[in-house]
Amino acid sequence: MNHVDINRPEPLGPEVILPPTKRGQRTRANLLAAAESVFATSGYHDASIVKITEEAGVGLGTFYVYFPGKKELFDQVVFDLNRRVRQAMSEASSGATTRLEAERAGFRAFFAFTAAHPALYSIVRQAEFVSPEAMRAHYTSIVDGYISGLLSAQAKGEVRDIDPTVASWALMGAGELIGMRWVQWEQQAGGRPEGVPDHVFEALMSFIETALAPSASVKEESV
Amino acid sequence: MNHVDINRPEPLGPEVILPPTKRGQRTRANLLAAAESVFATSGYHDASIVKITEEAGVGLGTFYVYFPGKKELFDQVVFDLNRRVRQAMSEASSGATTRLEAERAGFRAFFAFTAAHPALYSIVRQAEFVSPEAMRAHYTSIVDGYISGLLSAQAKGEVRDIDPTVASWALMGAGELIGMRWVQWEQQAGGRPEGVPDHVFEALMSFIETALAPSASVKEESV
DNA sequence: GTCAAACCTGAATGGTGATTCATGTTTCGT
DNA sequence: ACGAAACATGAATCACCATTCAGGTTTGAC
Repeated sequence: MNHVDINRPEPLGPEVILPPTKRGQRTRANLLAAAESVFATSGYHDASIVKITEEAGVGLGTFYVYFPGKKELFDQVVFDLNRRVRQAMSEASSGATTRLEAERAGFRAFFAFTAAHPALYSIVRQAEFVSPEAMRAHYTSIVDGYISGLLSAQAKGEVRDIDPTVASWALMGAGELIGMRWVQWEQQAGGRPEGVPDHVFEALMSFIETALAPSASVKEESV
Repeated sequence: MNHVDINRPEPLGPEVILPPTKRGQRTRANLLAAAESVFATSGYHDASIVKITEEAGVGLGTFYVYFPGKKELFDQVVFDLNRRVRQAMSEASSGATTRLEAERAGFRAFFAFTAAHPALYSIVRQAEFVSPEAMRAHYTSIVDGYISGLLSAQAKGEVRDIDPTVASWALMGAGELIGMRWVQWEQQAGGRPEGVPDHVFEALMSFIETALAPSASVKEESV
């Protein structure tokens, strides 16, 4: 969620050969964007290749020029979303100087991304059966960034002595369900907020801060 | 997860008319059990009615004697799992006298249930598209129990002043991902533990305890 | 023992959708 | 301007499945 510090090589779909011509690249990108949208609204199984190609504005057969099959397309979509959400969090927290700042910025970026790309939740959850490898890679890559952030924060004495791996999974879980409840569900109910309500965000930050702070109360030293 | 204090009426599939005869009840129960297993291992879409009836040891047509269709069966399975996991947590934490005890017992029960019923995770996640109502009802009913537990703990001064709703969703999320990572994933990798490893459990408890404790350090007063 | 209600059954129906392929069109280096 | 590589296409193929139904079997109240 924050403490982002992406380093290791990309965890997924490496051998993507982009089409040689501009036209081909555009078509491929259109298919990918259409797939993200259709997978998110219809679900993997109701997302027929016909729907996707229609949304992309290309013929049915064209799909198979760019992807071996539906499953590979799905993997690619998960991979793309994963890369983008990590980049968003990483960018947001890169300017921060303290752990608290980084934490806030990272989570804000995560919720904003969630709001802008409702596909993230629905698609990752479906991956359980469609592509378990993709699902694990998604969660693992995010947690890895978090862990390394926590480690360096601990080295600086900004975080108390707690297993960083467990803490990272716990925090990611917290962010995930909060996002589901206040971003995804609210959106589906009609609204289109840019993130979670302020009081929820602040409560979550207070929760995290208290859980991680070294020992004496460091609460509320900012904002 | 804990602080369980279930009160309100059941949130889901209410009007279940049980078959009048013993034989019918047994058949229905067999179908339900088979469905849980097949949904969990194959996923909703690959879980054909044929597979389910075969696993249940009944003829294909028999299915439609007991359920209007596949979707209704799925709802029923979610409802059952939800009732059982809440009951397990509620029972486990009912004997506790302090919030900390209740917390530990509740989470332990949750992880144990997760270990014994891998279906819980996979089925609930699929509900996103198969039956969003069922999914929401599942999460909401668990969180509601948690919230009321937190509220009464706050009244007794055992929990600091934090929004109980936000805290509940955060904690449920933490438990969910920890369970996914250390129970579900480990199981799929071969092992069949009865819950999360001790050090993970303790780290999570320490995390939660610190996040919720009133103010002065209450850490590690037990165990 | 009788009979209606409750149960059970699996072949047939109807629909859907991923993937293939033979054929036409566009792009681009030379 | 030319030709080969890229790209585009949608009808046809093939497989899978939810659901229906018409007819048989079992149960249990009397």
